[in-house]
Amino acid sequence: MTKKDKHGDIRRELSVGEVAARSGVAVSTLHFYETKGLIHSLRNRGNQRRYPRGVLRRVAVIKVAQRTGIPLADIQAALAALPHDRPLTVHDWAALSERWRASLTERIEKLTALRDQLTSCIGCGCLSMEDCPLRNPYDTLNARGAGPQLIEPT
Amino acid sequence: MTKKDKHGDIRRELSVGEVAARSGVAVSTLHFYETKGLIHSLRNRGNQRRYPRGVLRRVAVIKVAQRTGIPLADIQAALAALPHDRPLTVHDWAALSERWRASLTERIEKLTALRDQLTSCIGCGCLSMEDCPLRNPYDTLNARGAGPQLIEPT
DNA sequence: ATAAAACCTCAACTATAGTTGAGGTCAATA
DNA sequence: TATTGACCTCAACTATAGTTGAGGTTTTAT
Repeated sequence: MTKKDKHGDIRRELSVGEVAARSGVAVSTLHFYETKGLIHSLRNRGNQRRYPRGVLRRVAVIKVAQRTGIPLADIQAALAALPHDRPLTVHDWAALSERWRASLTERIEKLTALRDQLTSCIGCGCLSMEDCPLRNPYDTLNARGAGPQLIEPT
Repeated sequence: MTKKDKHGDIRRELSVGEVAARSGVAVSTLHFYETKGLIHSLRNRGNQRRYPRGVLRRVAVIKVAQRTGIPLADIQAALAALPHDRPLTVHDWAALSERWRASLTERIEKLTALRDQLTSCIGCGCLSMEDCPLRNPYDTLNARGAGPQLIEPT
């Protein structure tokens, strides 16, 4: 027999509870990720989810991406661009993490610039919409007339 | 008369629309901030909000704090600790911004550490719960037994 | 004086990222 | 076999940070 029992090594299908235990993610979160298309499962005859072992890597990748501040929808899009339900390869991971590292770098740079401005404004405190770089980071005022002016259009 | 008309310089009370236009924040947001205790207003005989000019600085401070990633509830708490409805002084601002700068620095450091880990893991791709620093940033596994293990207890 | 613009409250809705619970089924163990 | 634990779906709820709209009032401008 090539298929061992529940506690054997070879079995490749995991239940949702096992994935939860091994990945550190709640069962409800795994359900949620599935509704969002971040992970996929098959069902056994009793309609219970059975995951290929590769789901563990997928969840790991999702969690790392989240730590870098990537929204789930973006993570989903990135994963969906890959052939889904072949397990993620090291090469996939390298490509994804390279992208996310770059966006993380960008975020770090923005926050660092903000901190520098904050540092230089601590003694000033003007916070003037027109003059203060903290309040008017893109120098957009006076380009338009009066009226509400969004500072962070993002 | 010491009180000039709507377009004069001396008037110190602002309507919600004026505050919106001058601060770059939507009227609905100002209402919302008021329900959260972040800003305060008086009412005229017609029940319309009238703001002291100091509200502009308050809103500016709120917006800067938000940019550094501070949640509104924390901003509220910080502002509430100050004598409220005397306008914020430069000294107030210095104390607040110093705190927020420190927390921003902390965030930057965490993100930088994450990026460094990401960089060193790009070529590896193990993402093992036990071995990978990305997956187990606090080295908490194996301290407990089996079972679900939250990676980011926050 | 009248019409338009600005204001009021309150409830409901948006988005993100899930969690909780009800009511019912399936699977592993004694 | 029976019971317990794990699983199922679906709806509702949490939190954060607001936005939108309905229905009605006040202020401003002509």
